[in-house]
Amino acid sequence: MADVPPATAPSEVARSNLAETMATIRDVAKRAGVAPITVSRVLNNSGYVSAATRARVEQAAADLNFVPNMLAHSLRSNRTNTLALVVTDITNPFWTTVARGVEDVASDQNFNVIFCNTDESEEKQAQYLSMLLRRRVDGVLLVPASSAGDAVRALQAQDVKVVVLDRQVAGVEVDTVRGDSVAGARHLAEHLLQLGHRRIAMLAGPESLSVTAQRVAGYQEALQAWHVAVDPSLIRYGAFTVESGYVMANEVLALQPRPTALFAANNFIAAGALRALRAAALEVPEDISVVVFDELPNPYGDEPRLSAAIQPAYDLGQTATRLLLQRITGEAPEAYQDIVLPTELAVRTSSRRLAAEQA
Amino acid sequence: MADVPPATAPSEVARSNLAETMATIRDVAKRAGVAPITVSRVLNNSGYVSAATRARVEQAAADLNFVPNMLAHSLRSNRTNTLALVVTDITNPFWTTVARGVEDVASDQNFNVIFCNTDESEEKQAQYLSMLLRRRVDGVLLVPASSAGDAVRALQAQDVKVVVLDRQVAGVEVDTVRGDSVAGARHLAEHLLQLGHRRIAMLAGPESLSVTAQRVAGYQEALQAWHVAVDPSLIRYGAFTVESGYVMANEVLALQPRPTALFAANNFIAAGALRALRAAALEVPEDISVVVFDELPNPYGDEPRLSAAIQPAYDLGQTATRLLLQRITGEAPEAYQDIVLPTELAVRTSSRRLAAEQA
DNA sequence: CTGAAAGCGCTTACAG
DNA sequence: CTGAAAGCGCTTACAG
Repeated sequence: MADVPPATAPSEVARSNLAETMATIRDVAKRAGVAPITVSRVLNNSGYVSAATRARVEQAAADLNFVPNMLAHSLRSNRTNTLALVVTDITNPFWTTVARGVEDVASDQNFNVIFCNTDESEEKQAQYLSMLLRRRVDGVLLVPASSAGDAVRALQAQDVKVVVLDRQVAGVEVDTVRGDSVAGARHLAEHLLQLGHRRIAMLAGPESLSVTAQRVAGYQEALQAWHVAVDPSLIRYGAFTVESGYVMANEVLALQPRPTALFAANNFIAAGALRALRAAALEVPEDISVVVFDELPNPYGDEPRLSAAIQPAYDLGQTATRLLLQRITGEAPEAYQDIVLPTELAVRTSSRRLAAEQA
Repeated sequence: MADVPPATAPSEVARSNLAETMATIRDVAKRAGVAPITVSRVLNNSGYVSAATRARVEQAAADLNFVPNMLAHSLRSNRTNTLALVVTDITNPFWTTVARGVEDVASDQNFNVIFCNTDESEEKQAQYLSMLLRRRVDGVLLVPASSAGDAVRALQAQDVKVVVLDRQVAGVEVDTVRGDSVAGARHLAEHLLQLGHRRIAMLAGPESLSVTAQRVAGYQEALQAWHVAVDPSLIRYGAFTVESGYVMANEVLALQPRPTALFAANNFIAAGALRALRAAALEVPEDISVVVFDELPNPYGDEPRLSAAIQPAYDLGQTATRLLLQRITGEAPEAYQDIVLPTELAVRTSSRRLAAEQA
């Protein structure tokens, strides 16, 4: 160890600020008096290395301020330690929470996460996926913009592991992690029925999505169980956006007789519906009730709070990522999984409602 | 074109599902009857290529379902087209909105974004940055966990471009994009002073951060302009978390005389403070006023809404990313920038407050 | 406008 | 336990 050649001190290296000076595995090998492959073994903890050699290599790497080049590693080893999270809009707090669950599990296993917003556009989705293929990401967590399986198949064809989040796609074998939309919707509708509502408008999402179909199905199941006829004019399809919620709410408010309750199929739809109700000077819950699938966080604790079917967003992100990582490392069960997480019915009675009930 | 050798049809390639079958630039070159470098030129739109050659190469690439390997590209060209966004917690809607601004600008320029949550931990931050160096990301948007410049310097030393978001760091030349904390805080405090408040408690963030110092400074400036003595016991330092807001609020509520208004230095602190007020059965704004720097979205439009100093989060993300991309491509002005975006004072008078004032 | 050669910085696959 | 050789799939730097 005494005959190690003199080298630039680490601080000088750091100060030099030139990409050309960046040490490579070969420089480390030279300084430690070993072959590059030995350095590789030390850094990756792969294969046998004697303790003495390991120490010498680690010292040399530290001396040279060595930063391994992961691109070269990935190119050779066919592993990028990179995942992608493709959601509709990270700005929706539901997806934000999912994203946090994903990132926590991924970074714990030395994976990084690229995030992408499709805004429910198949074109944007296709562009992102093509980019991700070029990057050779190891896996993709996909909230598909359509229920067509092409996107999933395109990834699988290039040996990219996929877990579909939240929604189901048709005609492809693939792992899926999602909330229980049917039961969640049924519970919400039952809650309204128990409160005495019989004209419940369903403000649904895009008709083509599995979650939409399932939430509508849960709503219909509840009505049928209570022997309430399903009125098709009370079911509206649109988008999972504030604007669409506003439009759909106005449509059903124009019906005669007016519905006594609104079922918003997601949080943004609920926000739009509430805006429409304010514009119509209708009070919640005195004039009309509102329930929501998912929720918008109400961090200031203000009223009125809507009863909601809450999906475990953080858990969903974590569970999906664990499964994806298992697929990548080959530790997952052979059969594709369809993991359905239960929703929680949060019944909220505002003080205004309490006051109204006491009157 | 008639003498092009027969090749596997694209659908067969897609079906084969084996990484080994993935076409390379060499396969495309062979099929198009050109050299690999020519394929490279076509795909990257670099250098001269005749229209006929270009067409042949594009046809061959399509036939083979060719997906360029970006790892190889990056290894050779020293460009990864990858940015990283290092924030404290993507779950805070302020950072979520920033993130969306970042991603929109980045994807528009064919960059992808890796996101990282430090939870204000310097250790986590160091781990992420070391990972990002190994990945050779082109640039990092950093919300520094401390005001020490080491992290920034470590990145710059490896030729990674950096834009510091929201906060300032000491002792390093670096681009910064942030909201105007001093003016924003001054406006909020002035608003309270105009309403007649004289005992205004400041629930501040971590004492070591520039934003904390600046928001406290703005608060003090306003008091001095109104000739109100600054009472140090009314200024509390903590963390930008709900828990800390709760603790700090309880501390100042125990003071005699009690403050008549609370200034929350960020949205999560406000949420915690409101929780403390509810626990103490204090009504906002009848019993005590609350203002907040940044805000938590109030998507359902519920009351009471807090007056807030709102930073343009989406714009901040976009502006920082544009600057970062300019640095990477060498289009940015030579001098480091310190871009300060104005905050907007949103004065909110709840109907309850209106009623209280009319009474 | 096009190409042959070399190399980016690692790891794989052998060999001893 | 360690290493020499080859190669991952591109682009750089020349050359013509």
